[in-house]
Amino acid sequence: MATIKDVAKLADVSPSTVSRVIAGSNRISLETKLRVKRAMEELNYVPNAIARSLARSRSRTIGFTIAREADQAFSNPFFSEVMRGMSTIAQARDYNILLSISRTPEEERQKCMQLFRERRVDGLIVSTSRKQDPLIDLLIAENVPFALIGRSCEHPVLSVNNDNIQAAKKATLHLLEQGYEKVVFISGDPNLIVSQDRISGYKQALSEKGISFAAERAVTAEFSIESGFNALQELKSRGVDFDAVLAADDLFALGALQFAGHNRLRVPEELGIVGFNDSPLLSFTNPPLTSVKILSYELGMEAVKLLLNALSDPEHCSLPAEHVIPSQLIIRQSSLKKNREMDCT
Amino acid sequence: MATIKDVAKLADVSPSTVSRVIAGSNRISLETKLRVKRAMEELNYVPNAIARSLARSRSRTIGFTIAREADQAFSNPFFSEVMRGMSTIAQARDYNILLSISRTPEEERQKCMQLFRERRVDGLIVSTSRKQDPLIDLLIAENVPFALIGRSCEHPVLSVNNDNIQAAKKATLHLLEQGYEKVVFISGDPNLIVSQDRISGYKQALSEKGISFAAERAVTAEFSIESGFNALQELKSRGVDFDAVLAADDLFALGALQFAGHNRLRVPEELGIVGFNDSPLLSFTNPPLTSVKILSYELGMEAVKLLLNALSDPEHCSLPAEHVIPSQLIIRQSSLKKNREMDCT
DNA sequence: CTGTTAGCGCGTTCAA
DNA sequence: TTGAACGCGCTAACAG
Repeated sequence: MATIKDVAKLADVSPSTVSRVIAGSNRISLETKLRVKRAMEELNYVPNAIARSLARSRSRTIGFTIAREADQAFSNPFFSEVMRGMSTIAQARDYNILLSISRTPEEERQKCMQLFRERRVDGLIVSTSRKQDPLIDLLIAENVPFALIGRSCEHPVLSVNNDNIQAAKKATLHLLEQGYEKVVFISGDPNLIVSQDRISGYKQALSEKGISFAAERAVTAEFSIESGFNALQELKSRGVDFDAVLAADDLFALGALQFAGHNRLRVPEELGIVGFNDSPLLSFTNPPLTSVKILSYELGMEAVKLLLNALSDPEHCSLPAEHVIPSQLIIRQSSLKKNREMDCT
Repeated sequence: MATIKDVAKLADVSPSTVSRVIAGSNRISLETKLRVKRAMEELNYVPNAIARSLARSRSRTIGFTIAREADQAFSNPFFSEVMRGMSTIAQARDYNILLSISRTPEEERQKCMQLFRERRVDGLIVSTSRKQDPLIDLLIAENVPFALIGRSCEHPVLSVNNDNIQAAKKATLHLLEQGYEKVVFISGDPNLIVSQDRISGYKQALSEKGISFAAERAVTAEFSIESGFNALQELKSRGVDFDAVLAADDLFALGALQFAGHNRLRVPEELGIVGFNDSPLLSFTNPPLTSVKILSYELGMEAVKLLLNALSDPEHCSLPAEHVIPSQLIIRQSSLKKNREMDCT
């Protein structure tokens, strides 16, 4: 591998001149610039990124960390899409992405701090969804540049969030406007910010329509089809009456579909169903499921933009702002009591 | 940020002594070792990974590159799982993963070479699936350590592959043994190695059962449900008779399911269906779909193991070997003409 | 416009 | 067992 010295020697200049050519400095004569460039070509020279990082004390790398269990949601397309979005912006700005998947939140915390303190990354994109995650306090305390993705935050930090409140509200209103009158809500882990946001949107929609919220109509399920099914069965056995379900995840929506089949309820006539995430293949259920589509790709792009801007303008700039990416309600048959159009956004 | 010098000063030793403590050298007195450690604690010292990389000419980072279009398969869980597997091993061996998602194969080629020549990564895990991809020749020519994932290779290189041939064969045999007699095959892009392997397994199964292969019974589809549906419609309109479908992807299997619905064929009685990939939510179709499950997590783990072994033992070791990870046939109703057990692996 | 001189923070000889 | 000196490859401040 040729180094900057080799190039310098061949071009008969000093290393710093070569460095200037690399940096595109204009305080250099066209002639020597060309000579240097020819030498670089000839030697097939590529600057050593590690050495540059050391000299400039910046790695031009950002870390992306997630903590996921084996079985859990990591396999859902959300993260894939987020990564694609991140990658798009990172490439364009000549940054790299370091990926770290942890098994537990504690491990993630460790990894985050390690990556930054080792100077391996200039900043982090973090996707924790727990409320008041200690990781966030730690990052703030240690002055680590970072952006949150897929959540809002109590503290004033950079974050990109999807509009869970609005989305849940819109979905609920959609059901009500379709003529359903008793909408129940299946929530995920109530400790997650997303869950709280979604239920809050559900409540807002109810109150907007003059319907009072009943705590018994909102139930919690674990992350599985079965758990969604069971949640509804239990509601039923408790005598709670309902004709529509807003599910905080597509899995629950599928559980609701099973519930309908099990109880011989026609969908959408007797039971309306709306899910969250617009999972692939979802349009293939019978009937096709209405679902809220999160724009994960855009989330990823925006998070990196925010972070890189903050990095390039360390002091002044970027007053910690939460960017909200609107999501789309993909309407399919499962929520169309009035049975109208099929697929509008 | 404290540096090694600060620690040295505080412990009243030379930087090289501190370096030895970090490296865990045993040629050091217990006393000074403790003194140094205390100083590190006190200063909250963490070695600068960039500086180490420069000094040792190794980044302890491996690159993972993929070239995916927006719409395409990247959102399928394969890559998520592969990454989880890679991450597991990388963490354990104290390596990091650099992620690069390109839009085109050319871009991917660029990125691969750049990452390595910049010394940002010590080696690469590459997931190209195109036959005779020029990227591979390039990597070999430039002596880049790398491992292929999800494919075999003409050249003697490190690779981890799932047993597409065996899997397709097993799936076909399963259909035949269920009493289906005319199995057709829906293939993906015939330029991909996976496609060729799967069709080859299909043929092997036929010949093993004394059935001659008819070219007209194997069709190619594009990556969508609709295309799978169309492929079968066309077969039918051409007068090709069949009672079972082996689909090289779950999407095609879903297309087959639509085809059955459209033509009022009962599944599995009148049409047997087996897919590939065991996509999540798949068990929820009606009837639940039989599918080949690829052990992507294991693929990721194995690829990193192979690469890291090769890196740690540059010359000698690792005779380029192809590791094959067996996949599992997840049997559900869609292929059970004899209607027996439901879910065996 | 260009060269010289110092680092960036750590690993690794070579002596002692 | 320890320290001094040098090098990894590049950037940047200071001269000229």
